[in-house]
Amino acid sequence: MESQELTPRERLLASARKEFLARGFQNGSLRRICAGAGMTTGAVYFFFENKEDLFCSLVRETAEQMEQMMEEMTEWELERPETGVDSDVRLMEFLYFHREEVLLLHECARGTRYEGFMEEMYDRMRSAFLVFFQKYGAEDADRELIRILAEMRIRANLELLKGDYSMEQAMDLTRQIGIYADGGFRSLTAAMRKEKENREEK
Amino acid sequence: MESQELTPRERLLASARKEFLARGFQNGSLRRICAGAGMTTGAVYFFFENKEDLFCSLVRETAEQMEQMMEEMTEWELERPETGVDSDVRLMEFLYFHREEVLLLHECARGTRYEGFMEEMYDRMRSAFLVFFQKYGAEDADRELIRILAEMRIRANLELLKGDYSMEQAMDLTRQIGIYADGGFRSLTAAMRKEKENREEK
Amino acid sequence: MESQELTPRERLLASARKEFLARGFQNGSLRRICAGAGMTTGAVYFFFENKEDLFCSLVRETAEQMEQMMEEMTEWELERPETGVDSDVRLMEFLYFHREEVLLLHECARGTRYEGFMEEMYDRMRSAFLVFFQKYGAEDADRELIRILAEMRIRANLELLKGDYSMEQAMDLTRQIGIYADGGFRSLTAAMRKEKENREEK
Amino acid sequence: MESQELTPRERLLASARKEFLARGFQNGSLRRICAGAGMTTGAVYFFFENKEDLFCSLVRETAEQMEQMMEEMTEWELERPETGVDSDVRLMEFLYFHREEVLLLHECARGTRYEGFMEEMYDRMRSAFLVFFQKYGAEDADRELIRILAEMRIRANLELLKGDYSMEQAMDLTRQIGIYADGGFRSLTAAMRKEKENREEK
DNA sequence: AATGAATGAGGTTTCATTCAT
DNA sequence: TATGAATGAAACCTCATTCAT
Repeated sequence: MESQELTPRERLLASARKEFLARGFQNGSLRRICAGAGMTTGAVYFFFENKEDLFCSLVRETAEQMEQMMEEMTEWELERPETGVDSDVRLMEFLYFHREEVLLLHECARGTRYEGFMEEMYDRMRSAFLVFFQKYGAEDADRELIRILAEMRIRANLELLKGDYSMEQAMDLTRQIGIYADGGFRSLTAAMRKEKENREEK
Repeated sequence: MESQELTPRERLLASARKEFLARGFQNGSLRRICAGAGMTTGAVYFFFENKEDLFCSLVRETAEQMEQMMEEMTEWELERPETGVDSDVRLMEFLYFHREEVLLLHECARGTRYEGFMEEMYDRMRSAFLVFFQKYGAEDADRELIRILAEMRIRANLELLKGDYSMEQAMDLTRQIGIYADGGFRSLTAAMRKEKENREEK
Repeated sequence: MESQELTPRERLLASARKEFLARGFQNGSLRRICAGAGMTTGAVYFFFENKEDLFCSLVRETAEQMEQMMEEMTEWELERPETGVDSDVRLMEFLYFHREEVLLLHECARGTRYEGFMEEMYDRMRSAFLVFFQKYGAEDADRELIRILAEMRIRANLELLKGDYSMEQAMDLTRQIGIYADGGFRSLTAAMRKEKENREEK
Repeated sequence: MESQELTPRERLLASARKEFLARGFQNGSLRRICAGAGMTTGAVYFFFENKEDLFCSLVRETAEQMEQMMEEMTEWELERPETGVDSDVRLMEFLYFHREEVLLLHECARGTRYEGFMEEMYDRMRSAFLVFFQKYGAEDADRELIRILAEMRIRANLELLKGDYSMEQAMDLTRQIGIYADGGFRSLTAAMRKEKENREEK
């Protein structure tokens, strides 16, 4: 075994993670964080610049990896869109591995520089979605519709994260959501094509 | 036109709605609200009991109507599940009509007595979903899966609300989401049935 | 029956009496008083100059009568000190008749111009006590001792007031307290005389 | 002399004691307390949890000792009631030694968890009184009468505390009050016995 | 490496009071 | 007569932050 004892910095981070997850960045209290780490309030400022820096230290790495991953996945998807479901599973694995940090970014970052980070991620996913749609379905699909469908899928996966599932369960559910989404997609493109024909007949 | 001028109470409510929408209940500041309504801080307490009462006054009516509507819809759906899509549209019309109040209930109510209100609404929708699933598809569908799919659909509609669409656009998108969801549902039940057969063959 | 309906002014006074008795002058709230009288806050200022004036209107008359009574009693006692017990009973009757006003003066007047009123009354009673002592007992009795014994007796009677006794009960207890006090007085003067003799023998 | 300088915490306590003694807990102002200790308002919350905790820190120890003492004295008195006067003196010494804290408990604790503390102490003293009465005098004495006589004696001693006496003076006065009270007690029991006989003759 | 002390701004709430109507 | 509206000061409390040690 490596070391049961956490360094003070680690204790601080752990306590902060808990507090921010429970109350968000703005409503999280440094006092409570420090108390939870067995320190006095001032101690934070030895390890971190300020409250925001403490928060960022929790999510920075995860955010960077996520950004990079998203970049890779966007490229792939542009080249070989049929990998969509695999990507989904891979993404989900990542999210699950960094569960708490992702939740911090997703729901607790208001007031920090990561406030808009997830929204940005969602935008990229939406872009990939758009490409996919245009290539395999309805070239003239409403951009807003796509935005929303993308959002739906992302949110579904994040909801999964909030629940208390085992990795296996989560993956299983992810796959089923994938099936659902694909079916939904086909239905929608079919409907759109039919509508288009109707319009053209006139 | 009768009167452009709002009563002080109305100014207060308007300012509060803005503040709470922007920052949520807990982080919304009475000082800013009052300043925004052109008053000093103490003035709130002439019109409202306290901060929470101010918030509740914004959403109370909408919440009550929503509760009632949900009750009606649950009954209908139990009797004639095929009305699902119509219900969706009707619900969406309601949400759209009470756009800001619904958003307050959905995202800004933490710390008030309406904190769990939307979750309760979601629960009812999920129950309706479950009935639908069991009747028309997979009797043995994972409850968690259903929970998540229901969540997806609800969230999608709420995302719509956050966007800046016209009523028409919103309705159109709602319908398309309905098509998507139905297709997804059929795909999923089909997959589940097949899987079941496979298992039985063994 | 004259009139069930109280005038607004009377309702105000009644509500104020209740509030001040329960919380004292300083902690009593005009808002609550007005609410209790079925009015809005500003209304007080039509009937009274300010919070203190409202309080004073409750006790003024009683205070004046009490002052006068005290004057009379001091005179009598100077002339015919043997009337002590009768005075006590008469005083007690007065206190009982003006029960609530006396309690207001006694315990709830801090912050008003009647803040020191009761103390003044006590001083007069103490003076009367002193005269009595000097005439019938120990000319050289410690003034402080007398102050305290007087205080004891007065307080006992006021405690009686706070309790929830019927007039009869109260009078009965007053008499018994009188017996107790007289006996105490005789014991004390006897002891003092003996001590004096001892000192003189030396 | 080691150190004239008080620690900030001590300055705060001293200032609080003064303020609470002068105005009571509820009307005492943290602002004034802090100003009196040469600090800003927020500083209290470094040393104490809140206003009540500050108050309690002033009286906690004294209250505990007093409770213990009372327990001991009640036991003694049950076994050997003739020790009454000694108990009185001992109690008085204690009260005098903790003068300001006792006054805080007695007159300034409304609104704190010590609000009913002294009343509880009085109840114990009254119980002791009752036992004494039943054993040595009038078995059928009115409980209310006893309550009041006990109150008288206690109050007398506390009045003593409020005055500005030296310890010696205070002890001397306590003893004289004891003589007074004993004499009063004898008078009263004698009167009660006689009355009883009268009733029985009929 | 961390504490103990303190600040100053801001939070919500309560209050007595005023005043036009 | 009395209301409805509003003020402004003060209340207790919490917070992020600073800094000497």
